[in-house]
Amino acid sequence: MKAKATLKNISSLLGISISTVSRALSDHPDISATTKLKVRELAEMLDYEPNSYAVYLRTNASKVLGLIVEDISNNFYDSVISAIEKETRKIGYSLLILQSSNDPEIEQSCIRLCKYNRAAGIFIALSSSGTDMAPFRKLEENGTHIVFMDKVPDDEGFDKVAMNDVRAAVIAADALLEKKHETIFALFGDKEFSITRNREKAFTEQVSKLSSGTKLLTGYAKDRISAREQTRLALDSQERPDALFCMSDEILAGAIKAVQSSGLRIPEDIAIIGISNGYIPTLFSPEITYVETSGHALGIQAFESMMNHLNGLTNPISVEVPVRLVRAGSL
Amino acid sequence: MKAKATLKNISSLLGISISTVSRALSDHPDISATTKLKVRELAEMLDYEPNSYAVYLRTNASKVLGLIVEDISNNFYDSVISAIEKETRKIGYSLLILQSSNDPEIEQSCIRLCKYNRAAGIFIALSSSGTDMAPFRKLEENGTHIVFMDKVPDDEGFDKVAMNDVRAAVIAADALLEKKHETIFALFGDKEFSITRNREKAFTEQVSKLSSGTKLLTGYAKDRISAREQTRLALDSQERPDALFCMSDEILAGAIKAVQSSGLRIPEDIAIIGISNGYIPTLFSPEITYVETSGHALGIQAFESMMNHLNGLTNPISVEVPVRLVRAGSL
DNA sequence: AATATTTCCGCAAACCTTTGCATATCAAAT
DNA sequence: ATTTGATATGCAAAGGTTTGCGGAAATATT
Repeated sequence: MKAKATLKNISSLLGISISTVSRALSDHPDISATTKLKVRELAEMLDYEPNSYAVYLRTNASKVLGLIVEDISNNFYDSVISAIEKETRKIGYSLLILQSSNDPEIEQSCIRLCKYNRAAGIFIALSSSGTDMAPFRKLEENGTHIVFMDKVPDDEGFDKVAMNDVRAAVIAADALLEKKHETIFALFGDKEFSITRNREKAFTEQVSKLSSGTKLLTGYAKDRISAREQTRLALDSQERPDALFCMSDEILAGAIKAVQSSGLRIPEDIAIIGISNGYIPTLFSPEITYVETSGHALGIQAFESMMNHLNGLTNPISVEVPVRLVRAGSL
Repeated sequence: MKAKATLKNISSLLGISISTVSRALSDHPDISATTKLKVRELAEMLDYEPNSYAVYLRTNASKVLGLIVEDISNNFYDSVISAIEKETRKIGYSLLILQSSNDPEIEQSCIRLCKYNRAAGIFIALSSSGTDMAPFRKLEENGTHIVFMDKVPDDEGFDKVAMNDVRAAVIAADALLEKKHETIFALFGDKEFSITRNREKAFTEQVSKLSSGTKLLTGYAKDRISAREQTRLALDSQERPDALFCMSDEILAGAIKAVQSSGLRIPEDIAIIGISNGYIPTLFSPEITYVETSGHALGIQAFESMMNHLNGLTNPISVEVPVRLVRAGSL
């Protein structure tokens, strides 16, 4: 195992001082052009890499960011992560991606790891709604900036970035009601999450506002299996819905299986609309019309919030990421 | 911004030396029980976290691992990453996840970032097949262990972990030919990748071995769109296939859309089998039978290889991750 | 020719931790 | 009373970097 090149190393080889080498490499005006050249050449030759640990120790400015989500294998968060990773790398920072598995205890250990790495900031999608905010306040006090993503807390005083849930639900209702429908079956996620409540409220209100004659059936599913089962029951029932709204990919994936095995035609027998990042809806034929909540856009926004703070902007900002309708053949 | 607690900090507060504090916290036998207690209590109170950068500088043993894949948003790699992240965190290490975007140049900058962080090891799924191995040899010389995953180089002398491609293709052929089929349409990925060639060779050989009467049509698709188009053509052609083999999720996703819009029934009119991590095949009704190439299993294996090396095992090992048939309703 | 100014470079401290070695205290053994 | 041994603690160096300050040499100014 070869010894790593160091400043000391280079300086003694060149017969100059360590500080001169350091300054030469960082293009300090005090150093002459000729010296800079010599130093740079040798550094190149020896494959010199500054020791980031020593740098941190001296400067106290870490170049690592943390990111905590419940699971990397999630086709919304993966695009959020993908965006943030690219941006982070672009500015020469390192990103620590951690999975909380939706468990507050694991979430804590993820945070500990961020602290251990002296992360300058943490992006986090909260695991559960009733999380204790005290640790996060402490983190901020200690100089670790927090940006909450997607599932954001109600507390003021933090940077937050979330999809515009209300708008998404309204757009979905609008699109669905462009054509007349007798009965809409609207399938939502876990009632515990505020995201569910927001979307349900907005969707319901918009439907009754636009078309008070339309019957609205509502269901809640915690997972794909349950979504499938409830959809099956609805389709078999007396008042078979002729329109289906799914508030998330997970829900959509379950519901559409029920539709497929029912033999009903999309959109002739039943219209479908979802809220999605865009991957799942394109897997089927016809493709499903959806309101796009772009993970990529959310990631970019979150990163921007982080940068703003790291560059000195101090007042916390709450951002809503815009959504848009993507039309396909399911309406 | 509060000042971080340090050993010096604690030591002066307690009126004892830094070394004593350090040893007390690491449970060194030289330190008396009473001192240990006092130190631990204060450390707890002050929220002391050892400064990992200082630790590294002193011990020269970094606790970070790097991982490079083309894209995090990939429903095979995401499960690989998920597994490795959890294992890495379990041993108190930090994982740096980086995306090469299938670009050798970006791949190099990812590697630079790993070097900058003094990663003890790097997991990597190569971006292109004809990659120059020299940088990786150099990395090993400098003490950074490399574990190649999935798309592994031919070179000897490296740790490698890959799916058992040949076996996967053979199992798929076996399962497909349990029932008689007139014409099989087998759709593969980019011919450039050795993974494609391996799977094609194995599949073709097995088909002709088991059932020389069966007609085998072969196609190559670089993406989903192309897979869909080729499948559509095949289904519209004179000799419509009654069986379909898709070598990957991407291919399957495209092909199945063509099948769905053709109106053909699965499996009555056409049987389908794929090779997959398991997510995509369960989205449809009936669910698609597939040979499981588990990203999770691959991740676990890769991590194990890394650990073996970090614990002193030096000779490089090449591991093939086993695959298995998951039966559903598409055959 | 003396002084002022610029240009270039080195000294040394500090960041926080780990660890080999020395030291101090006290009890037990001679 | 002296030595031995064990127990508990401290000293100081090292790891690689950045940076304020001081200083020597070269150049410019009077």
